[in-house]
Amino acid sequence: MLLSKSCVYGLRASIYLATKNNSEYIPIKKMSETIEISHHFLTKILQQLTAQGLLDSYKGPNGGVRLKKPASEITLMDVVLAIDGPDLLTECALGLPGCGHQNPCPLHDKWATTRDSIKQMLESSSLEYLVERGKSEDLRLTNEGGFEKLLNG
Amino acid sequence: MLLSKSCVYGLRASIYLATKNNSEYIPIKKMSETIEISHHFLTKILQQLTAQGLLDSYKGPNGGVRLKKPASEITLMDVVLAIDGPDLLTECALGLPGCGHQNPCPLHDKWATTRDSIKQMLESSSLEYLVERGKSEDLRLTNEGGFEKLLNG
DNA sequence: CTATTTTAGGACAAAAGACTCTCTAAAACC
DNA sequence: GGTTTTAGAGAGTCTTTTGTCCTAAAATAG
Repeated sequence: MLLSKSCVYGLRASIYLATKNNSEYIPIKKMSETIEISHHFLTKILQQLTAQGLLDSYKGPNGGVRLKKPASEITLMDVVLAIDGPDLLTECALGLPGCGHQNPCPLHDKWATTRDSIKQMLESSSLEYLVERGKSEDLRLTNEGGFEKLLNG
Repeated sequence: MLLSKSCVYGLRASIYLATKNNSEYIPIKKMSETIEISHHFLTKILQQLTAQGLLDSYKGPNGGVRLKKPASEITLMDVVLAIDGPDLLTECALGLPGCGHQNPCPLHDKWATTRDSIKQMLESSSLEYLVERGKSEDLRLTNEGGFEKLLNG
């Protein structure tokens, strides 16, 4: 798998938050039910995003989490780096330490091209873009049901 | 990580075998020492490749494994599919079941493009190509030492 | 037939990832 | 102050991946 499950959950949660008005905090419990991820596990993942400065959190009644920046300024790359770290974008495809321009493995050049393509995808996709696409084409973030589920839930 | 460790080990072993004359069997023990992978673990991985028809194996003295087809006819894709299976090339980037053209997630189109790039890299890289590149530019398959290590070892 | 070399196969151990549960701390409301 | 609602943090469990070890089976050589 390209991304860990934690990372995928973090992405789905971030997209969900991007559908919301950024002025109110969304309780993780409610969010976990809407996007169908275990409450406690999602809490742990979002703690990482909060620690990395992607989310604001607030305790107590009417508390929860929200995006710290506008959805247009957060990309998938930000979330992936916060959860899975940079390994995907730096490691050698054959797992060799120090593989690089000076000391490459046979796959190095081709892999560098592919990696750029992955990088490009992650950097060019803002949360805002994904929400716009989700809204206009009724895409989905859950096993069943379309995008309106997120907007209402 | 894009590929599992088992898969990466399988790739390195396959490239190593492609440097050899395909008429003789190479003992896994010797190979494991040259490419620096645990003997028993590598044995398990190569058993999968043998079971999938990519390798021939032979027991007893002067036994070992060898490529079943010419190195020009085996691609990285063959090895990846044999070990990691097709998930990388079929699964939704957000982990949603049944994500496809009819029922996509917001990331579906962009991910499809990236996935094609990965597919392209794996399918267009034959073992022969990698060995040629390795020989001509002294690339490496191990932590230390260049390609001649494989040719001699 | 016996000893040796090699793959095949299964049981087992260690580490990492995924997930659960419980308790604490902060904030709000009464 | 006491109760409720929420995130934070830690311990603990389950599963998958990674890796080790031991025995069996096949082939060869004497």
